[in-house]
Amino acid sequence: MTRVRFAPSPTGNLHIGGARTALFNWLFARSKKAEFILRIEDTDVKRSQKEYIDEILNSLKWLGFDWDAIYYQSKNFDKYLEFAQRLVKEGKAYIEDKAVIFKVPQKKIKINDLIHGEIEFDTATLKPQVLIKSDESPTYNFACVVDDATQEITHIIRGDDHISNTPKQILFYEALGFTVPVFAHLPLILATAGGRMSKRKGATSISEYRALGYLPEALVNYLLLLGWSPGENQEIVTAKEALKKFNIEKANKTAAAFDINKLDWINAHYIKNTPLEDLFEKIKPFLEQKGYDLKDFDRQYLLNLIKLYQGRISKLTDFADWADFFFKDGLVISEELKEKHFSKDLTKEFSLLAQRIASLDSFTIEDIESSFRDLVKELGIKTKELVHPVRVALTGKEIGPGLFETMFYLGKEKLLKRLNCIAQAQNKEAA
RNA sequence: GACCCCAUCGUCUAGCCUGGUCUAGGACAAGAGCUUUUCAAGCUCUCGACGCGGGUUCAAAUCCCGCUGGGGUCACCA
Repeated sequence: MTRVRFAPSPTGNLHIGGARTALFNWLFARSKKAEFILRIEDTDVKRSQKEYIDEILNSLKWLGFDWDAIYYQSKNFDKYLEFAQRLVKEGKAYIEDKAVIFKVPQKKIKINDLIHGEIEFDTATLKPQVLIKSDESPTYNFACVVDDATQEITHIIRGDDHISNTPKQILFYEALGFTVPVFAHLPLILATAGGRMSKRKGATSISEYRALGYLPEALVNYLLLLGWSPGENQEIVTAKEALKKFNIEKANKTAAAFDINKLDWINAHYIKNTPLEDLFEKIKPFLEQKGYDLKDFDRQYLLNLIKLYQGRISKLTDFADWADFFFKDGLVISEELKEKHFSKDLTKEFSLLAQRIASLDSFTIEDIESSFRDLVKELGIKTKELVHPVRVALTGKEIGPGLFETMFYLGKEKLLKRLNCIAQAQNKEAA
């Protein structure tokens, strides 16, 4: 039975790098008849926290990775101790200050990494390795080996930062008489500016990206592209498709820089392809978070609004940010926009437009457009001379969906109120 | 510093294994234009890379060596 594992340490949230490692393990297992297990490496009792375990598990679920079993290292302390004592008995380790320490045999170790090929180490550079600390808890490398062996892990897919742990671990496998598994070391993900990813260089945890309005399928697609290519110049690859094409040996050797622009582009793509009803459910929490009471609005109306924006947003949060004027009663227009668009007196134009709209028999997008265009023609001005100021007056923004659709969905009442409000303000200024 | 890993446009990559079809392909970003109802949408176009130096070979992005550069690891953290 082929079995792989993802082994996070609950001393922090699931970050981008961890998620990518989990993805590759999950893909590896699910693309063949293999098992994918989770192992929580919580041997550092002081730093490990329950909240982190929950956060990691939730993030993995959110990304769509399911697992066949979950183990906790904190429950295996007896086992580690037992194996360590066996090594002491066999003379391969000794006790010093209550700690169990491994005697490093001098030899060359060769591994055949699935991604890197052959890597050779000389154990002469290794110091004696602590197996069990004086408080009876195991060290990372030892617990890792004992678990990987007893949990019958056949392939270890992990980050490049573990390459230098590998010779130490192989020594333990050999001393304990275990079969050495196959290794595959994935390149690291670098921050956009280069160097290690850190909070200072932008969001790092999966939950942050979730809160930022990214779709799990977009994140998975992006992470997949970061270090693996399906070939044929394909950029959009769903997890389902990747399952058919995945091959760990085709994974890249090069560390990749995280590029938020490309993630945004992929996210926009998935948003465009999400069925409207689903998109609504996904956007809903972000609207509620902004304090908009959705009970005030008809469901179909909200769906129409989202449809208006579906093709132009790149994050779920964009809708709540860009379409805010539909939900708010008052409207705040920045001084900058006022200066740019209302420096010319438009009292007459705004009042006339308000009159025309008010007297409209049927309030449809087409009727709004024709009365708007008629007015523009009568006034002898260019369409955009009125479009832009009106857009700002109604939305507080320079950009958005088509103006007539915006006017329609804003509704006659709010539309007239905002138009008149600006006209009055300009009147006052003139006086 | 020692050991290890890596090296194609600004970024992600295809090509490398099995040299020639590569005046190096795609995507993101950027720039220009169109769309004249905006752009943060769409379409079109442009810019832009084999790190350097040696080999091997008729021929090297592709194979070999060195250098340089970047990264990782050197804990009784994981």
